[in-house]
Amino acid sequence: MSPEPSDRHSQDTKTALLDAAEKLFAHSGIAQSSLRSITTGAKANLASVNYHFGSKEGLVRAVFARRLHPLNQQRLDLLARCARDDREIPDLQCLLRAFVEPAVTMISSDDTGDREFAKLLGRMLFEPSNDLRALIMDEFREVSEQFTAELSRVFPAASQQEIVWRFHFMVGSLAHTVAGRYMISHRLECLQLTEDEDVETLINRLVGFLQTGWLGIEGEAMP
Amino acid sequence: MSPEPSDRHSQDTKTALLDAAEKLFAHSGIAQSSLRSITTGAKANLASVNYHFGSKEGLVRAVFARRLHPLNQQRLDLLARCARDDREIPDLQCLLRAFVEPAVTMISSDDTGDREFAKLLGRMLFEPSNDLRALIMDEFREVSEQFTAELSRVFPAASQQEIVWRFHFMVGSLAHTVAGRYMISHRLECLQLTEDEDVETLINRLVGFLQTGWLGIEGEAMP
DNA sequence: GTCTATAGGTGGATAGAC
DNA sequence: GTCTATCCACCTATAGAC
Repeated sequence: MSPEPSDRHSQDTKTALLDAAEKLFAHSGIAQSSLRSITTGAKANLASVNYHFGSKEGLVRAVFARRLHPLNQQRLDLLARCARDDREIPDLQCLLRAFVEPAVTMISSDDTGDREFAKLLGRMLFEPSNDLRALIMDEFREVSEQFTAELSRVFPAASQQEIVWRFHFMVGSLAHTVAGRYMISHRLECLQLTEDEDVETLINRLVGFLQTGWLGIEGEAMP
Repeated sequence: MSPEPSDRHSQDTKTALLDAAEKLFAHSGIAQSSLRSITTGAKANLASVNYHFGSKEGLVRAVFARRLHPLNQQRLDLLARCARDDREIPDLQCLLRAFVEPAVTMISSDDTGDREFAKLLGRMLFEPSNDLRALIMDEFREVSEQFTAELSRVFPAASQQEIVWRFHFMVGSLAHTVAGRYMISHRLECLQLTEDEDVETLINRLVGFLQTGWLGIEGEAMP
């Protein structure tokens, strides 16, 4: 476990605060998580958040920035590997996997923090705070631009609007899959099914759904 | 406009409170909307919420119950019209439209309340409150069961898991489309595109995407 | 049913000792 | 850097006059 507060370094406290906040945000929401509950969870004192992050909002920003940057970088790395060079058009399935896999993998990661953050991934799309939204958009911009650009190359006949909207639909499916699991659990309960699936199966299901969804783009959307 | 508080009936105040709460919830989130701001917006006194709804949570429940019931009823009505009788298997496109259309239509409804509530539709899937989640699930259960049952008839070779997961993906796409519009707006801005589309086009785009997505279900998900 | 006043509690932030 | 004590703004809920 983490060292006792008395013999902890600055970095330890900062990380403990981030971890505790992340967990509470995932479980109860941001607004409902008080600095008191966060500092108690981190075994730090009440003033530590303001010392290390300036304010509660600063802490919120730090919580999201910490995980979003690696997540989106991973997506870009995987996308880059879908084509041997810049001239080659990437494979659709490889592209969709590059977008989806890093996020879905988080829900059963070895890292507790990743698992907690996964629950936040869906909710963050609907957060009302302008400040937080701006940060999320900043972190997401590069991914959004590179993936839509590559999708345009895969489907040269499709309009920009069509590409962007389908990308939007895809983001929604992914978010609900990663963070809205309680809903599917409910349904599976009703259907008397056990949830014995692994992440790989889930990724395959989602990529399969999205892939055929995208393949309908070239012809008329509605027959 | 609504009548002045002094010459208003009980029902008027109740409705004014629901409208004001709905608008504030959509704009700032539930936790961030205080009873003070709600009652001020409704031109009612601070105590009125507790008088009419018992508590803030009672008001929250009422806000969601008011719109969710008609929305889901509309979905069921449209689904019922997709097949001439119980023996006939419904048309896939008709079924998907029945699920999607009532929600998407809300975003440009003539009723201001519908438009405000549409912004809440996505966020509600990730609300941490157990009480609210239970209400949402209760209202959604019938829709969820009937649509997945019909989808099983459309795709008899598909497993229950596959049906329920794809239904889950679909809910995510719809939620993000209806409530997460700020994100697509951002992208459209970046692409220098104007958002001059009407709702009908949007519904067609979404149904087109979902329809081809579902059509991939019979064969192997991954080739 | 409406409204004012207020109780009773919790929130984020900070001053200042160590 | 850490921690305690405290400020004060704001919250929900309620009591009681009208």
